[in-house]
Amino acid sequence: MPNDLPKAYDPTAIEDHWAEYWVREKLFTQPPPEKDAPKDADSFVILLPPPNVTGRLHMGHMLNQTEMDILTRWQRMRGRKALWLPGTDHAGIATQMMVERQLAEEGKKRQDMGRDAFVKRVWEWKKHYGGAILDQMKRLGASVDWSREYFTMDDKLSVAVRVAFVKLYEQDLIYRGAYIVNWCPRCQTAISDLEVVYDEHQGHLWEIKYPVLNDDRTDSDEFLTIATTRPETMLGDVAVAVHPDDERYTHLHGKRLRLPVVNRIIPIVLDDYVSREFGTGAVKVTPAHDPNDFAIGQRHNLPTINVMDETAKITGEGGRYKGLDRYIARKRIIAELEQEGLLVAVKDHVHNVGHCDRCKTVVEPRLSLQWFIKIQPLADKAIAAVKEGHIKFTPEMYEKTYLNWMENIHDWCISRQLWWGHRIPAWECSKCHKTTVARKDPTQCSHCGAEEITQSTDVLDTWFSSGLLPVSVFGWPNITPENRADFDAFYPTSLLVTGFDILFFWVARMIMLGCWFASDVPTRDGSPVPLIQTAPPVEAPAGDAASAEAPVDETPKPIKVDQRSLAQSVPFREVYIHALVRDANREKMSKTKGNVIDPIEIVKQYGTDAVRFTLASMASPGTDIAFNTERTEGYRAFANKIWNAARFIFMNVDKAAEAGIKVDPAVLGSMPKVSASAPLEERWIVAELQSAVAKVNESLTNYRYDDAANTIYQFFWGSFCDWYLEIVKLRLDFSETADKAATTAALTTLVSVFEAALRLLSPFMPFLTEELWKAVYNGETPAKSIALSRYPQCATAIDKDALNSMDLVQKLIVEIRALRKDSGVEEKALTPVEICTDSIYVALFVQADAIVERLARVSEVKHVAQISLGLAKRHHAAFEVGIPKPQINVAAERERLTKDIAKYEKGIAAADRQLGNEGFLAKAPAHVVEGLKKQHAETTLLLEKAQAALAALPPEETAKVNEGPAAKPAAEQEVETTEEQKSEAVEEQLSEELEVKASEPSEEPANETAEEPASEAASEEAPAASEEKPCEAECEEVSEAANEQTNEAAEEAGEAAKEQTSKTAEE
RNA sequence: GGGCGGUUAGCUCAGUUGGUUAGAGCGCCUGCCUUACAAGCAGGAUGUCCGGGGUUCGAGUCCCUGACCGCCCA
Repeated sequence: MPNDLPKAYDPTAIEDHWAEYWVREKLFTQPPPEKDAPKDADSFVILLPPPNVTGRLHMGHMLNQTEMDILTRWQRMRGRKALWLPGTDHAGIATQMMVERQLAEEGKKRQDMGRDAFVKRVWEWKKHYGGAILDQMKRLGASVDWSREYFTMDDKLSVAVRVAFVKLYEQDLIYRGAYIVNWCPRCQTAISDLEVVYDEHQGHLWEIKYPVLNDDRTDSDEFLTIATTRPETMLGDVAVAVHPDDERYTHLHGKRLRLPVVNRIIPIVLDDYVSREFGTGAVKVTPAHDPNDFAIGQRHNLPTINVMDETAKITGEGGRYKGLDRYIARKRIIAELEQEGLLVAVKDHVHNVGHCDRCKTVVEPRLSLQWFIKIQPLADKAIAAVKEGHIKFTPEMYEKTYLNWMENIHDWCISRQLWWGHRIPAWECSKCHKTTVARKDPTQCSHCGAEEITQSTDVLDTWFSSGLLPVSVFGWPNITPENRADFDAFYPTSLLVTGFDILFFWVARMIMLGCWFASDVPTRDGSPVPLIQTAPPVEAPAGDAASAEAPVDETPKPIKVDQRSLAQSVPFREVYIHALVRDANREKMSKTKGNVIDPIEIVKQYGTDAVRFTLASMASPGTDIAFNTERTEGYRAFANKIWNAARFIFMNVDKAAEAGIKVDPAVLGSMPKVSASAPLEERWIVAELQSAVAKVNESLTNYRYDDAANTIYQFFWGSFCDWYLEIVKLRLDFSETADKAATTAALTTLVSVFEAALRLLSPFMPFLTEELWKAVYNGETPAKSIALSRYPQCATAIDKDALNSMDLVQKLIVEIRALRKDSGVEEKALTPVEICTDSIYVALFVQADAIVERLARVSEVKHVAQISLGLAKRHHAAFEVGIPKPQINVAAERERLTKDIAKYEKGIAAADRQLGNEGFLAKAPAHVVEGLKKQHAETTLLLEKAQAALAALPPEETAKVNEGPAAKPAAEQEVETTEEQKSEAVEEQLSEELEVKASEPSEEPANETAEEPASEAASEEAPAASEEKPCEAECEEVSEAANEQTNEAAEEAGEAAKEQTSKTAEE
């Protein structure tokens, strides 16, 4: 193993190399399955939400990809056939805009060059600039199968789009009609409801008087006042509506009005839709420019007058306003009304204004001829798929959101007036004016045979093609016996990981289209028989007409063996939805705010692994991530910690090699094993590893990336580095005289635990672990990558005894360290300690003497029946520990103890309350009652110890090691010692005899200078403390014996202690 | 207007089906360059679990209610 690793971990030095290696070696390529190979239940298939070809990687992508990569690497290492499919989306509007902008710089317009040339130009653009985001993905180490990369305009996927359109058309689920759609005047295309984003906007509500006409069509004296937020649309008014029950207007029923500006005569219509409370209770009706008005118009047979063109300029219908922009027209119309005295009021009004998702232009509802999908039948299936549990959402609440949307769904406008995209396969006949929709470009009208047909200029909504991806990437619609291996092996996919922002755009559409089209694909022989009893949709299209007119006596059709159930039709079995990545202040990242964090920049700064780990550790389902680079700094430090642990290990492996000691490589690659007689820390670290492994596997199953990451962090840093590495230093003795077998065993456990921990961490930090894993094997790895090794699994029982025993030892060490600190023992100095413990633990602590000495900087451990008087003491339920005190801050100690006592008393009171409650005893489960009793006993013991310790404290005035100047007032009792005094104190302490007899406390300066009453109190209380001593009578003997025990005996005693602790644990 | 979330330490967040004395990271305070790591080590302080009511032997957790914040849809 190389021990020439640099001292500090430098991610940039290794990451590019491995990222490139993974791609070059095609490590994550999933070969095409064998024809007729059985469906592999163990496959794990995941589709990358295709980023736009125009896209650049942002933090949202990185979160998304990190989550997918962690799961995919994890599943792959667990032995599942993992396939992660990458690709990009042609992104109709976005890409077209990008190229148009480029053209504009050259002073060109797409209209000048014509459709074909423009599309060609977009393809060229795509070739040059498209897919940059996938290169960024490669750099981040995403373990995708690059051999299967797709683009939504690839031939294969375009065929799917075309067939899907034709099928839906044939099933009467696609229609063309003139409806109000959201129109973007800038993009000059219709957009779907979802592509409109609403912004609250401070606008106005104009109140305008429309003159009421007499029967002879002359103006009467009366006016009807309407309220509107878009006065320019009045050019297209065809009526004014009032509520039929609105008494204010009853007398006007049947009257006509003169539309100002235009002077058109329009009726007053009665409609329930009108809200009497809003505005004046009278609304102008403009069917061509408002969806609600459109509905009113339909109900009352009103004409539609389109007053705006595709750029939102006024059309010829607007008379003298023709050619004006909508907002200029608005101003002039208001001015005209004002002049005529018809403007009643202008009120401030806050309302939601729709903007184009792409270009933020205010959307204009506009009547136009578009293609729609009759969505209800598809939605019904998609609802059933989720309700019947074939698709599981995480977090669960998104199921509600999904169903709520799906149950209130509107028909989907799928046509776009763009040039870049999948062209709608529909041809208009100029002779019979009928439409021909065909799989292959027709040469003549399918209705009248005329050759004068022209293809629709519209393209399809981008989401139509991406909604088909789960079926189309695996070959649909060409699922032939020879050509279906992919589909059989990989459909349905296992999981979809995505953001909530495209839940409706994409997830919902995939479910609808996936369920709809996959159910047509026969399952192969031998696959499960379908569960549902409905007829195949091909035979009975669930369109309104079909279902409404279905004969009542229809007997259930026999189920075809090859019919696919809904469970097998879904595009994915699970959906994991992550939240938003925000900045450190929880603000949404946006270019205008300038708070966008570029993942690539941040990766350069901290390394990919650290950024990934940051995202993973914060990815708690359902919570937005406030990305904070401080956190990333912490995880870079974590990577460095592991790096240095590796350096330490490699250094020792090299030393061992010189001494002829080697680790058998055969022990690597699986879960480390230790014998029951192995030293405590070996049994313990393996048990800790097992616990961590179990927890990580469980957490990842539940998408708890945060729990998984934190578990590994705690294990690696907290258990492995802070404790185990420090302890193992005791065993790495390569001298001539050392026990070679013991050293070998220690080294073997060290290396094998480290190697397993690397595998555990690998999905989270693939680069670092790859580098170190290769180093562990010194280049002779059993696989090309750690990503192809096996993920640790916890199959055997966890050694609870080791965990409990080590926990006690750790507590002891922590108490000693705290004592040292409180007593002012210098960091470097060694101190003797006395330990007094229950007999059952003596053997354990004796066994741990060396560990205690090293980790707590102890010169000598003395096991005693009771802590000598005058020592600074700490207590724990299982032990007491004391050290000679060179100085003690009595005030601080008193405060600490008083606080402890209050805490214990509170705990005891709470427990008493519970235990004294018959209801609790009767109803609470036994383990809770037992646990509480045990806790009560322990707390009581701790309380007694603390009270005794408090009573034994010398009075504050006298609590000085050395004779100082006059005692300070109690308030300033902070003990101050000069450096000189400190070192004196240490010397004194070191030269002190360890055995301090209880009867000889005279060395304590406290007693020498104590005031009388306090002194008495102290000397009276001290024996009291020993009366209620926690240690058993035989403790001293045991401890005496223990000190002389041979190793063998110690082991026996250790077994006894183990038994005891295990019982405790079981309880 | 309809729907869905959230409020826990200075900050960012965990806290499983109600069950023992509510946790982590960062930050903060104190002391250490103890040779794997100062991107480090050790010790320490910190909570009205948003307010009110209820259910229960027992509520951060369940129910009702109020306040505030956020998201989605119309």
